[in-house]
Amino acid sequence: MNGLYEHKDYGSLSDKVYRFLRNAIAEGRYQTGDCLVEMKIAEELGVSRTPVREALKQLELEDLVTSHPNRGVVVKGFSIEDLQDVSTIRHLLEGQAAFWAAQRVTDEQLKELREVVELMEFYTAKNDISHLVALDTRFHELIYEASGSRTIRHILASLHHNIRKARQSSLTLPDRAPNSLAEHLSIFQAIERRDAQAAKEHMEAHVAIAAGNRMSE
Amino acid sequence: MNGLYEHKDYGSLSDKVYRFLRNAIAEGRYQTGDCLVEMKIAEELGVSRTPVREALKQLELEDLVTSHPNRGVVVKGFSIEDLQDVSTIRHLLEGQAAFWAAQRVTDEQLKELREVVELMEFYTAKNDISHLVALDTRFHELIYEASGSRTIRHILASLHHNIRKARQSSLTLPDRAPNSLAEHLSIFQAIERRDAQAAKEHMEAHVAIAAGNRMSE
DNA sequence: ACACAAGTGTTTGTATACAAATATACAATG
DNA sequence: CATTGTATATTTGTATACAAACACTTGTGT
Repeated sequence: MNGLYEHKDYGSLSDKVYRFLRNAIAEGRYQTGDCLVEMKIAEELGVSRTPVREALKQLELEDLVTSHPNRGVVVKGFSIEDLQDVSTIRHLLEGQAAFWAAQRVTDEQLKELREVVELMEFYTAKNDISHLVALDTRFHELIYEASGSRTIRHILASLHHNIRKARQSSLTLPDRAPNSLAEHLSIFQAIERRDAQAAKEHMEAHVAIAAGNRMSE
Repeated sequence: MNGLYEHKDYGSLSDKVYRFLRNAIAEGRYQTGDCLVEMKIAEELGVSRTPVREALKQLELEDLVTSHPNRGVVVKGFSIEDLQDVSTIRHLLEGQAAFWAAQRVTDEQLKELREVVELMEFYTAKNDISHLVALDTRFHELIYEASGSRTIRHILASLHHNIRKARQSSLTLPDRAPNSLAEHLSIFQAIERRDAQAAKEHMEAHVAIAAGNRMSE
């Protein structure tokens, strides 16, 4: 079901530590500036330092922590400005992804997209937000994939967690869901008729609405 | 001198292994599909598996290799399409970076930019390509920094190696250097007078010219 | 009292040892 | 002959041990 983002086996200890730390930072349990000591985390989770180091490395490459050589890693966290910047970057990249998707989508991918949109209609009628969030994610992932660009997939995947948060808070706004559905439908139809420019514009509008817009154009 | 991209202490073994592997992939010594075995690399470089694992992790997060859990990592490499996609993405992101830089640049950063441009004039007159490549990199780094967006800095840093390659091959084209200098000057002047829209447009033109353009607009 | 150096403790960086998972070769069985 | 099960070898995942780097305290000399 969830084709993308299963970076690796979710049973591995490294990944458990990684997810633990990511959540802890997201929930504010570790604050900006806090020093993350490998040994303490290892003891807290009952594992050795090795998987902790791997998790920290991953967090570093995702820019959630900074590593000072021989001196440990400190939490970076995200400011409001950072989150706004991310939504602007999403605007740019998701628009381009939709553009490429319209040019490069396969019939198989088109079929999958259609199914997702139909499911969205179903759950919107039932006002089932949690299913809609999952479908929303799936919809966008399919477009990344259809874009055929490894790089854009990779970048958007690394922004995934921020994006997911934005999606959730957006869809829970009153009456947002029906409009969101209409926007998804427009994007899908533009891709279906291979209209790259329209796909891009609909996607940009969709992303801009979903996040409090603050663009350069 | 090189403020950005010094991810960590360049004396650490992890980083030596990382740079070795990155070069080996770039130079085609490891081909797409090749299986990278930790022990072999460790022996080849005379280190233990630990720094090799860290290096592989970094390569994985930079999307140069894929890791199959319990089965090792294989080289991904880059296709022509990938490289073209990267230049399109650069177009989008560097334009946005210049836009933000014009809005947020500090006097100190402006001074540094001016110095770089002046040095560029000097070395362009002497037709010293290698110094120009370094200054080109520095110029763009300063703009990423001035953009004040951690995320855009982070993404462009992860594309850094691809970008560097593009820059080098671009500047070695005959008579490219003087034009490149004029473009840099335009970008700098737009930022200096805090004209965000102009900065963005000049930067987009610059990136588009430097790479064989193939944009959506 | 203050500056500075040696020593101590903590923490990271690296090496190595061991366990778990997977691939491979080969034999047994239908 | 194909298939399946098992033993073996290779390789990754994890734990632990040790070395190097750094922060901090303490003691000494001026």
